[in-house]
Amino acid sequence: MTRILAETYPDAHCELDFGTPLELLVATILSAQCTDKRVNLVTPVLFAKYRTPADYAGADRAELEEIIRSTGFFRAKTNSIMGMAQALCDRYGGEVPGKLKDLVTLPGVGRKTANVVLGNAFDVPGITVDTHFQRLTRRFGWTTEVDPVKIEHAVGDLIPKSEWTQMSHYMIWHGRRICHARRPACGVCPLASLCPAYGEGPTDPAQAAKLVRSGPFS
DNA sequence: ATCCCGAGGG
DNA sequence: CCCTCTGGAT
Repeated sequence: MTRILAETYPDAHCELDFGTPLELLVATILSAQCTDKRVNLVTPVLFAKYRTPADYAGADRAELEEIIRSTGFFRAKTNSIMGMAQALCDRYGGEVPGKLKDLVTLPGVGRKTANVVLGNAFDVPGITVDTHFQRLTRRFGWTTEVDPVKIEHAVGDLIPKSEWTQMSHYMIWHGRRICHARRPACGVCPLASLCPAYGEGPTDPAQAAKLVRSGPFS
């Protein structure tokens, strides 16, 4: 299955726009329950105005909220960003730490966000167990665990560490395009013959093709 | 109506 | 374990 995913999505990558670890950290916090496309619409304005953790920590709350408003959960995300930035100033000398243990201590930064930053800004292998990854591992029969941390460890044992980050991208891309939460496009899925969950969505190719999401998200 | 690369709190 | 936070796209 890994090989087919790699062949299907040869250029799978993080779709959030960023230039620095701090920018990726902020973009990933904004990406909760929001499309990457929407995040990429607000971050150019955001990154131009706030360049350092001190900038975010000292931001005018209402002003920051207004910029990120369209990404949803804007009050909670503002709290997370400002709290995270304050913690970077207080405890990490204004730098984004490159270790999971440190990242998850930051307000608003959970394990999933931390692994995104590690894998894509620090080249430290990380398995990103988001909603897609969770759903696909279950359908693929890779693990019966439901707890994200247990899934992370189970899959980590199945796959070489050097492939963790790229595997996460394959799963997320496949989840977004074909293996949807509701009505997965089984009829056009390249993994159909290998998938224990084949049939959970329409198996008719013509019907399945209508469900495929591609363009507007990539 | 349902979903989008979640995290924190009860 | 559950709930809440939130707007936009389809």
